[in-house]
Amino acid sequence: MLTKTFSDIPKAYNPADVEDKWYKYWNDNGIFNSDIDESKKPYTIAIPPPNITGMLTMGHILNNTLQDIFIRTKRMQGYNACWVPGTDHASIATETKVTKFLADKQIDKYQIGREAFLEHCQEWKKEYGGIIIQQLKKLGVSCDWRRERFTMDEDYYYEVIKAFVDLYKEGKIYRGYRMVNWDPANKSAISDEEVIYKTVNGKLWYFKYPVINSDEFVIVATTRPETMLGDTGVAVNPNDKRYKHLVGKKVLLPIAEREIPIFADDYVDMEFGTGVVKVTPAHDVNDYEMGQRHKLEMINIFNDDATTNGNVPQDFQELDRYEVRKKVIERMEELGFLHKTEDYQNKVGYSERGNVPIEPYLSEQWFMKMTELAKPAVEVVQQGRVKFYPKHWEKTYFHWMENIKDWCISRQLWWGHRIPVWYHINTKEIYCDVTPPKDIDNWKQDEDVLDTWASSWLWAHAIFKSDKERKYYYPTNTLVTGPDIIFFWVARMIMAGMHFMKDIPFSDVYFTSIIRDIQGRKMSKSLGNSPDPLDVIKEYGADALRFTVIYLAPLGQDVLFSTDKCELGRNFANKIWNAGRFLLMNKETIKIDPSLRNNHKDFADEWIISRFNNTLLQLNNAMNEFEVNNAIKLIYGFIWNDFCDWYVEMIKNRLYSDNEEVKSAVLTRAISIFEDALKILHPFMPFITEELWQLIEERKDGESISTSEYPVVNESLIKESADEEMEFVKDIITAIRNIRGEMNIAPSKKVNAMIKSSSVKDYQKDYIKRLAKVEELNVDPNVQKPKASASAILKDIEIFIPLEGLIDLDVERQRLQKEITRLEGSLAGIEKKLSNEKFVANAAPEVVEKERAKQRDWQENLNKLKEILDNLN
RNA sequence: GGGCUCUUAGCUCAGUUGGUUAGAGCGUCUGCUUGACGUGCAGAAGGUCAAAGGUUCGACUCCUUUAGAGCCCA
Repeated sequence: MLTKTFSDIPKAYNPADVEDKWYKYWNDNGIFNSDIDESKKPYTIAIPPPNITGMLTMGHILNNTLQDIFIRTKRMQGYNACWVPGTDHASIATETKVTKFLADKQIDKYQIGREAFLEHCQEWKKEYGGIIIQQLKKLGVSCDWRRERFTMDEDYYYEVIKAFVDLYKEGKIYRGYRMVNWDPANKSAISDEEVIYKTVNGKLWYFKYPVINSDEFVIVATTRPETMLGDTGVAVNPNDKRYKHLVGKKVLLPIAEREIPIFADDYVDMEFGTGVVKVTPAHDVNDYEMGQRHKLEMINIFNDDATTNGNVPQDFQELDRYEVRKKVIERMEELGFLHKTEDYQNKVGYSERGNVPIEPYLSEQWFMKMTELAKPAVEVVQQGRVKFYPKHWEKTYFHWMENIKDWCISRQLWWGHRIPVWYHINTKEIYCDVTPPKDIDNWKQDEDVLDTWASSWLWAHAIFKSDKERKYYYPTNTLVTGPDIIFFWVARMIMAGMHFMKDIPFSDVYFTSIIRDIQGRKMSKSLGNSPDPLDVIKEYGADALRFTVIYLAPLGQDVLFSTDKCELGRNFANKIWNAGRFLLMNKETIKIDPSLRNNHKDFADEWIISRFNNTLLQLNNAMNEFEVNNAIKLIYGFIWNDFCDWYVEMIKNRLYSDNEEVKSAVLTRAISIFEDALKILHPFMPFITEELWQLIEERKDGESISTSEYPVVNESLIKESADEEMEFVKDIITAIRNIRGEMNIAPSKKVNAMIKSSSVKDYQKDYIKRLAKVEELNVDPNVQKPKASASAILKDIEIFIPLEGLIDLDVERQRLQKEITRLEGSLAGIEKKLSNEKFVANAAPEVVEKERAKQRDWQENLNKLKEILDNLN
């Protein structure tokens, strides 16, 4: 690396100048690569594979920044850090996208057929499927890109099919004619988890059904009038006295002109509507169950696109479900069977992908039995082998696992892993294996593909190609993902891990926050409230964005984000940049000498070293608890407050002295502390830290802060004595600054100060003079307060600032009075406490003594202040 | 209906096992081209910790109830 001089370094940090440069450098030097190395402990993360149709969102930014922080930290700590990237094929999303893409070119999916369509999908994937990966790189993520996987890669495909075959042979996968959630837009079944319930303002229609051989009617209430065409029964509660006499009779279903029975079933809620319900077993889950119990006929009235089929009267055939609804209502009204209509709010299930109301629909599907698979997956979380952060998500997990239902894994789509089942054309025999039957002409393969989650649930192990790799890298360590896919993915991965690998897929799961806009609304395309992260990176830099998102995202709490908040990160980057500039500036005239690093130390040096080690100790704890937000705040505080605000200001005394050896020692030490600070910040803000690390010292080609050694806590350097001494000096400086501020003394104007004390050391005086802008500092236990002066009292010392001609006595009186009032308030509280006999008797003796000491000190200070106020003229 | 989370300064949030003069960032106000940084420095103002009750010598912290916000499941 070329050595830059101070004058080459811009005054303001410009991320655009450095980010791409270092990302390339890291890749060129294989910094992110991981290979089996038995001498090192692996630390592994499997990326939650983004969907190939996806674009980078703020959610990805948070999620991937977190993973990068973990992986970079462990890499520096000497682990064999392996972060495997990849994407998933997103069956429904991609198929929808490609279908539309082709439709725009007047190409019909069904006309060109399965094979040709899949080719188009592959092409589309090549063209657009990698966009999100390219976008992620801008964020600086340190994935081993050689390992990039895709859920439809040949060997991954094989894993998925193999898993199906194994489970089928174990009897855990079966085919059945069941009621599923049908997405009529995609013409496919979807799983329970893909249904989103929305509250809609609808209506409740009351229909009259005439009872056969009677003048009576029963009145049924329904939100879905069109389904009446498929009614095959009418149910009442067995305890409902109003309808007891009707049970066993029949009604004549209007329009369809079908005789259907009236029966009793506990399911019926007597309070709802009229207490009589129409039963449509083929189009409602509850009705389906009642239909099974009472052996009702099942009449399917819909085609796969939710238009009516031949099972309804001629006039009503081949109509969309909502047109039929209208028509049914009209006809019922004409026939005099519409009793009344009410406004009604109800929940309607929508397809997550298709965004249309789902239709409960009877069809032939493949299911996976879940109860047995769930068992070990529950245990490993109970035992703490898999830990959740925040922990409370465990409850949600257990609740779902304990009520788990069989998983509908087949999808009526083409893009995906085709179900490895063949049906014999003549014998109808079923063949299931990873290879097709030999006499393939006699067989027909199942048309369906698998749910995408039935491929990504194998992600944690299927990303590794060989058994050797699996043995080394599996189980992975940390999974970072959103709580919204706790069922879809996390739970199922644990099940897959336990079943196929006989081991957990990861030991820690970090559930990320949800990024919302500044008004607390979820970010969404339709609202247009979702900033494009790439624009943000362009404006503020990737480091600033990373910092800001992490700074704003406490574990388990949503993040309210707006682009301008990135000023937080940008300002911090600029601050670090300028701290670096300051050191580099001095390096031009002062010799760096590592042998002097521990020489000429005073309390300021001991304090900053103590602070660093203490910060690192807390940082390590925070990282162990996955409190990443806390971690960044610790680093931020250390760099900005401790290092920049105090330490850098304090070393100026010595840097501007004329003792060359002291200057060398001080600068060498300051740079070394700064370097350690850069290292602990590096996982959070990789670019700026690399740039500065390379600038502060000449590095060898290929060297990187990313592979430098992470600092280790030295507890013996955490010195309370240095901390206390520093606090003492800081308090004096702050007290004088306070007086200066309140008395409106220009910063450029120096004042004199007198300190009545015997505990201020000579070497402390230089710091007080520089940092509080004091000309002459007189420290003496016998100091007499000059008449026209401002005062401050802290602990056992008194500070006077003579302000002949400058002092405004009213301002000073106000200052003193304010302090007196505050002290009196505090004292009142403490006196109340101490006069309580029970407190003195029950509280721990050291607590009582602490309170007594406080009382003494405060009382003494109060007396002094009152005296000063009395004598102020 | 069941479960989970939240309510602390104008805003966004910290606050470890109950004992602090309740903190930070942003915003606000005052002053400042102090030889790293105005993307900055120094100082200041601002809170009866959602409400009520309980446990305790002592509650922001533990318990109960209430009110409000959000999420998940049915």
